[in-house]
Amino acid sequence: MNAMKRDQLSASMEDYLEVIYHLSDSGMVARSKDIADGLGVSRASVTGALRVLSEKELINYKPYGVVTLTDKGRIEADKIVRRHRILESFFIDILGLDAVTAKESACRAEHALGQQVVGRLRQYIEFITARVDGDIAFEFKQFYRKRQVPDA
Amino acid sequence: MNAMKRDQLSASMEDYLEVIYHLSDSGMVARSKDIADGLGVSRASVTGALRVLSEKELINYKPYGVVTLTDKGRIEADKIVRRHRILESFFIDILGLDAVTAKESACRAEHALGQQVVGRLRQYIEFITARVDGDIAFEFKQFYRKRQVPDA
DNA sequence: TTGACAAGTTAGTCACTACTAACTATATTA
DNA sequence: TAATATAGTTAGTAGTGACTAACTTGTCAA
Repeated sequence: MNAMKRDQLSASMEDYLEVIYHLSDSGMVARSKDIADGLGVSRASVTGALRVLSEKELINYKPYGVVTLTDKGRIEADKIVRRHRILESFFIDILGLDAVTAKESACRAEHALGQQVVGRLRQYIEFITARVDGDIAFEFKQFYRKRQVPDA
Repeated sequence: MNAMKRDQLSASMEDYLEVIYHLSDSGMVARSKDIADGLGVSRASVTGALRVLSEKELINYKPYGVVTLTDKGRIEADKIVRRHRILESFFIDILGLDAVTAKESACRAEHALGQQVVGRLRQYIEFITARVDGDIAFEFKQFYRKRQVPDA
């Protein structure tokens, strides 16, 4: 359960990378505190994580400096963010879940599902939303709303 | 990341419970070695896990005795197994993934997705497979086979 | 009945990820 | 520029979940 294949990121490290990506993306520089706030962890935990990511050459990091993604890090972060977006889209657009549940679930599931599954999911979303004969997502909404069974 | 809400099971403990459930189910008694083999962990790890599950009153466990589920444990295991089945079914019947990928992905995702999401997924599978006008799953298979893009 | 082997447990270790408390560095501002 | 607030780091600790090595218990056959 614990063994990480060489160069493979743990779920936590993926989360750190994702937050750094989003912080850099929104014009801000990623500082330790922002990362801590973004993930809801202590600043000390962030320092440890940054050291690990730096060792893997995914971020540029010097104590007391700002954090930026390396090219390698940006590629990794891109993958993670794309996975997240696809899952979130699936939960909202296909399953009709609310935005909060969708985001939370995507956050947790993105670490559990591989490229193959997420890729197929992306195709599925495309397939369903592009259909011309009938709005499946809408019909499904009718379907689950009709049933008064709780979501379980 | 690590904090478990009171009485909530970690992913590992869910795995242990799941294996015990399946072993008990197939007429066998669950012994420490069977559990170790089933999960691919050492026998020593199993002893530790059994102690934890026993403390939570999910299994009946005495050193050198056979392991059985308590009523509480059976209820928990049922939930986990049902989650697993729904996910596996989704991956195979809706996404058209192969059995091995489906099982592996279900094993990992089952710990990440809550009742609400999996419940909705169950409804979705029901909705799609019960449709009379058009076989969506089949059409999707045509769709993704046509595209020569790799699954990613 | 006893020796050998399988099954199970205990003890000790390690990696990971988090935490708090206390220290250091940087920035702001009076 | 000195005081102070904010940001960041270090050190020490804890929980989880895995491992190996070594010991104990149980069982079965000679």
